[in-house]
Amino acid sequence: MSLENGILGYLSIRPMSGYDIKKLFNLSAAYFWPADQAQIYRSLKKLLSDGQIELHGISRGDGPERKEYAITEKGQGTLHDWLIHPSQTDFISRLSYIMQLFFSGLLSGEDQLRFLDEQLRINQGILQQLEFNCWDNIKAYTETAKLSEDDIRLTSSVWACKWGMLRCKAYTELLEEMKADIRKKRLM
Amino acid sequence: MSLENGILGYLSIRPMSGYDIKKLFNLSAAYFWPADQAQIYRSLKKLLSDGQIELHGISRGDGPERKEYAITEKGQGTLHDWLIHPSQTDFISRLSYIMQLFFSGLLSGEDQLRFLDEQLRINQGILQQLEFNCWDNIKAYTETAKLSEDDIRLTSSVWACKWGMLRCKAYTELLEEMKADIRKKRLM
DNA sequence: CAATACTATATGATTAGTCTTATAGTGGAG
DNA sequence: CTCCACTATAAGACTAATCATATAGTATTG
Repeated sequence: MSLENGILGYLSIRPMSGYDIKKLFNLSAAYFWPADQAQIYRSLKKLLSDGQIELHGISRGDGPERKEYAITEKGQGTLHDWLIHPSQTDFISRLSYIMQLFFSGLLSGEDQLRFLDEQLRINQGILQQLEFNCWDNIKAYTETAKLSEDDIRLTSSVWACKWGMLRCKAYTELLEEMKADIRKKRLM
Repeated sequence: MSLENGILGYLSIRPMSGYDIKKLFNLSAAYFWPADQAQIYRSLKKLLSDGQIELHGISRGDGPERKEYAITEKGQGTLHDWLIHPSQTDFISRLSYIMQLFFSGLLSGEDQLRFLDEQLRINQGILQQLEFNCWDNIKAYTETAKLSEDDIRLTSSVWACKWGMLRCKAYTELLEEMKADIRKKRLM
């Protein structure tokens, strides 16, 4: 359901094509929602037949055919409902890296330390991606979405990005604590 | 893939049935992996035909038929590989609550404040569940899995639970910051 | 002895997401 | 003029997950 709601979210900024939506997902939402291209087009079809969006126009300005979609009143309603009624189930998401952490005690001491280092490495990489690209991405997002930079709607995307970074930092701390704990236990 | 790996993880503690595995998921992994019962039985079938697990015995001690599965050498190998090679894709998970946060700027000031309060409320609820149940769950998990309480393999589950709580607390702080920011902007 | 709760496994229908491949046009580099 | 990159949409096959429902036994309670 969330992909469809995300699409409605982007379309409520301005009418756009499936291709635009895919680019925006990649630019600004990739770290919390990897959106599949095929899935986007399928969702657009579903939203269209549901009357949540409508065909705004088919253009062909030096390039291939382009279908622009616009959000309808009904779609605005759905989007609004989704935003003001966050549910408990929206909070429970599959975190396979925590599943790995959970079972990492099955490894030997050495292997577990190697595991923690590997998690640290990947986590640091993601943090760097977020730190170096976040603001650039938000700017690119602003341009692609044709928003003014101080547009009120931008601020939440910045906060979401900030959350990504905060979480990475907190996770680094936890992993370091775990490492220290294991080393301490080995000395006893 | 992670559900299968999780099942292998539980089975590497001791042989058990699909029903046991479902209970353990609910007890100790529900907040980072809601496992569907039907999916567990289907995964067991697949793991069996893959030779990752084997039928350890069918018992019927005052109750319905019970199929116990044990992990094979091959399964141990798969589990070990999964644990020592965490991948970048394991880190990217769909977070629909962040998608909502991302788009919450589309709401009016009042509605956005209401949205943030709702997120705070749900997040606090999850934190309480984790705080009040985590240790109890780990103990229940210990008993169900028939582990001694200071078993080395337990510690990772405690850390995973701790991570859940840390994340909730950090998210609460972020949401409060956002609220303060919105109120400040309204006064300007 | 009927209702309810718990243990235990399984299928069927459906939805969401992934991965691959196809098609078709434009523009630039070598 | 061919290869490559980019824009743009879409179908097909498959996997993972969800939701409902069926079946069957035991144990407890009223």
